[in-house]
Amino acid sequence: MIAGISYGEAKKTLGEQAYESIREEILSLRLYPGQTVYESDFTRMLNMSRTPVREAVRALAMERLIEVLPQRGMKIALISERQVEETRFIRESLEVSAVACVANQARSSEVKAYLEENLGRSLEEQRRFVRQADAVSFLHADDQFHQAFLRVLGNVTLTSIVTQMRGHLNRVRMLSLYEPKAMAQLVQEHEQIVQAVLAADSDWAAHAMRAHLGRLMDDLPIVKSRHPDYFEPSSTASTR
Amino acid sequence: MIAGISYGEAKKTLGEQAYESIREEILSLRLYPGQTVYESDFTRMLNMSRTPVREAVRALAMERLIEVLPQRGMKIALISERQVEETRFIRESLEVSAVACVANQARSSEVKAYLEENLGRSLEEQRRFVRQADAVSFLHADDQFHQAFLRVLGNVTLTSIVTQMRGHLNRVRMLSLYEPKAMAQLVQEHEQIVQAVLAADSDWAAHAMRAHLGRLMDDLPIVKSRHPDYFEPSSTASTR
DNA sequence: GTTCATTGACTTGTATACAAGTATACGGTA
DNA sequence: TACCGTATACTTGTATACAAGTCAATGAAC
Repeated sequence: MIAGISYGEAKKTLGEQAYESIREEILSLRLYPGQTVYESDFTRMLNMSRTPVREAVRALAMERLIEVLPQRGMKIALISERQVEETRFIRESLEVSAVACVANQARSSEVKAYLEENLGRSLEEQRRFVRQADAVSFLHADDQFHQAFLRVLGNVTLTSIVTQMRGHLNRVRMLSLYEPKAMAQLVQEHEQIVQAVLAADSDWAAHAMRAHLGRLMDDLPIVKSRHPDYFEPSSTASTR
Repeated sequence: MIAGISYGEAKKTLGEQAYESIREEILSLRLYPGQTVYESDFTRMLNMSRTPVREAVRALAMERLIEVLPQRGMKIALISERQVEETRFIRESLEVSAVACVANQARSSEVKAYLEENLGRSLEEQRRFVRQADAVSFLHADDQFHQAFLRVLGNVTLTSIVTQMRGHLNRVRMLSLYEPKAMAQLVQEHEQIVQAVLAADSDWAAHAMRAHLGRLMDDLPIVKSRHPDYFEPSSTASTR
């Protein structure tokens, strides 16, 4: 499964509302990995009937954020090292290609001006959150930064895939709770990517992005050792 | 009583069956792009109630193969040049990365033997369909060939994304109805990819795959001119 | 005490009933 | 004829009723 159903945020069906609410509960870890839940929990929580709740659940199951056990209930998906690495690999492949394309497009002064404006503002914001040592806001700003590139490409299918992939990665990142030093390192990498893109140097941009995303899950072992109960018992596998 | 043959068919819910049936109807063009359909058509066709049909429809809507018009019906998605190119770009990004990884893994003689066996057989099959000028079977064999690489990687998330992306591309390819010459050209490109992979030359493999997938939709303009009614009125856009 | 069939209280899967929005045919009015 | 409100026959969105699988407590048989 991929992609949202509609953009017009005007009239959202109950099903869409349910999807967004439940997904947010999962990604924020308020529903913890491994937790057993039932449709009835959500109908009570959201005050709607089973039909829209089920619709949301099916979508989240396709996204592998929920595991449905027929006739027995559902489990919030455990964080799987394998799933995380699969997802990271996909993000790396797509975003490296994307950033190279954007770098090429940055030869147009119009695109370049747009990028300079938007990415500059984003970097500023990131630095502010580093100074304030606000890890959660930083995480959000980081996501926005990456999304900004994809928006330039205008490939909505790609954007929605990456957004979905981020879901799996962000649960780990939420547990990471970066120190300011680590966040500063990330900002530095972002700055380099921006430099490369504005220089319209697609090779440099691709290389910088690959390095950046290659290190994305470096602290996964630490997170796992601190929250082993949130993780799937591992059988080491790597697609890297 | 003496039991009949026990088929190894896993227990599929009606919803899953509906999804697969309807998807196949769409990709085979038996439901033509732009056709108006209703849930009731599917309940009659599949002899099941609205609930599982709706589940399938929602999934296909997320995949953008069906467009749901609230209170008015549904339309089989028109082929969108933009969607096709977005999808092609994603396949190129992912499969280029994947084939490079596989080429690296082919240094292991075990993996190499597996690849030699499987890909060799697939190429043989492709050549047979070219000789027989059987374009539809060739299309299927082509898909199998590409899937074979992904299976080696073992990244199931990536595999399922590429499978989904193929859905959009294959409607165009189904209309292409290649001549033997064009098919032979594709086989030749496949052979080169195999050569590169078995030589464990990841750069070469990536380059060959990129060239191969870059030409994937070269005859889209011809197809469009022959079946303009299947296409969305274009507003030229490219992510390439 | 151990075993095992039974029962009942759960669950999700599926069918159906009801609510609400949309397009269209119709007929009165000018 | 042209216009326009209205009734109607559709559609999908949502709620609820029913079917069927799962699991654990129970208690009789040994």
